Amino acid sequence: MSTTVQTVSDPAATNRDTILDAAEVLFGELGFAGTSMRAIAQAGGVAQALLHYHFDTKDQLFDTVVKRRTAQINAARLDNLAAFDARDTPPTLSDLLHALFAPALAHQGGGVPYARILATIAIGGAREQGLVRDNYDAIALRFIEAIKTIRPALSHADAAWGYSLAIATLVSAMARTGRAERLAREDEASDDILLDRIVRFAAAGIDGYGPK
Amino acid sequence: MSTTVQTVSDPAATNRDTILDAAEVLFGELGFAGTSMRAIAQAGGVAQALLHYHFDTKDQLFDTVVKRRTAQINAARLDNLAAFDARDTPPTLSDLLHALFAPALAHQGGGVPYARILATIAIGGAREQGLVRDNYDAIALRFIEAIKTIRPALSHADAAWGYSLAIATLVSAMARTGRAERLAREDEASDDILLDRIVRFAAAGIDGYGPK
DNA sequence: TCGGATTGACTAATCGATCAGTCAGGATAC
DNA sequence: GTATCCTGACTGATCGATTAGTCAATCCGA
Repeated sequence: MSTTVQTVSDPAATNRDTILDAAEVLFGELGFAGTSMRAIAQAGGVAQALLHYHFDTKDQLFDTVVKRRTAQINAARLDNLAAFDARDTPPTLSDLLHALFAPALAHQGGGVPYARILATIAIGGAREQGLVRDNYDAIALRFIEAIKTIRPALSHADAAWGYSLAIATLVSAMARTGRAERLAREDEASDDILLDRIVRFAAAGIDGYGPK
Repeated sequence: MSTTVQTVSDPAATNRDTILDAAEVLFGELGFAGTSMRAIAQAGGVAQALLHYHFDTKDQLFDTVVKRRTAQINAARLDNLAAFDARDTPPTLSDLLHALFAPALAHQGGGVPYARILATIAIGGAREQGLVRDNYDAIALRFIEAIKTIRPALSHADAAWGYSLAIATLVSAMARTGRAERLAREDEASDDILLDRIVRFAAAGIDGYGPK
């Protein structure tokens, strides 16, 4: 069996899921072009041809990896919005940003491996922007409308820019490069501390666009 | 000559510079792993072997591309800080962020091609974090100290996190994906408008960490 | 026995890197 | 003055390795 490395996966997982898990880790670490189909197959403990059987091309495998996590994250975000509607008191801006950020930072959102994939497509070229538009624009507009409801003084453009820059801080946090901690001379931040940091920064940043 | 595409470069430029220019464009568009030495050579109109003659390996070529722009950007930032010291009135937080952001967004800072390189290394893995540390940590600490001077109520950690998240908004803006404009239903923002957007957001975000 | 799942072996193309060798021009020797 | 040597810049050809993708054969549960 030589030096084959297998990713940990629950015993009931199908080979298809195993491949997706392995691909997610490698794409996150090495990027799309830097990851070979052979390496994914080896990490998943299956033949390379099986990747093409299940996903046809490398592009489609990558898209499937993204869509799997996207579905989880956006579903959780919509749940959070629905929970706000069910309450009698409207959410604060911080509440709203928490609802936006937390599902992406949570471990069921794919954790660090997927985080770096998301970060790369968020700043990518034309191909990646297509993925962003298809997977995230709809939910973005939902949150932008919610921002406008909470801060009626903001124009649509102000709310949209505020949202976009808030996402920028989220992407930076998700990548978990450790640079902020290094500069702050702190130990690596926990999920909760990280979440609190970016919620406070982004909420104040959005309020920088107009009166509360 | 077939379909060789040459990048525009001033006539006095050496082949070495021509290669760096071509590499910067392609690395920015396709990433490190996605860019081949052959493609760079073809874009620069030189033999592939010349790339290895001047830069030895692909890794060293990439490092040289980064360091060239880094030197320009950080020099301009230090100039801006020195200009503040020469004035009789201390800079505002917005002034400081302007001094930090403007050199990176300006066209002599490498423009969009280098911007995307910077964005990818900013969220990259271990190898890329080494580049960030070597090229940007020193100047980061200078600006963090300046933030603490302007906002004495902030702790070092608060200032460092504020700086890191401010850089996150800069990186997002530099990548120029057009998503913020798409969500805002606006035309593509000019450099000045973009700069104003991120300065206001980041300044307010930093003030979210403590009283003014 | 049937059909989806899976495999090893394979191909053409492309990868980064290396090679021996060409060429122009400045220094050196006589 | 001129023949010789040396060096930095540069090239075409090619290396072995790796790439994504293909295909016929095989496995195995229903």
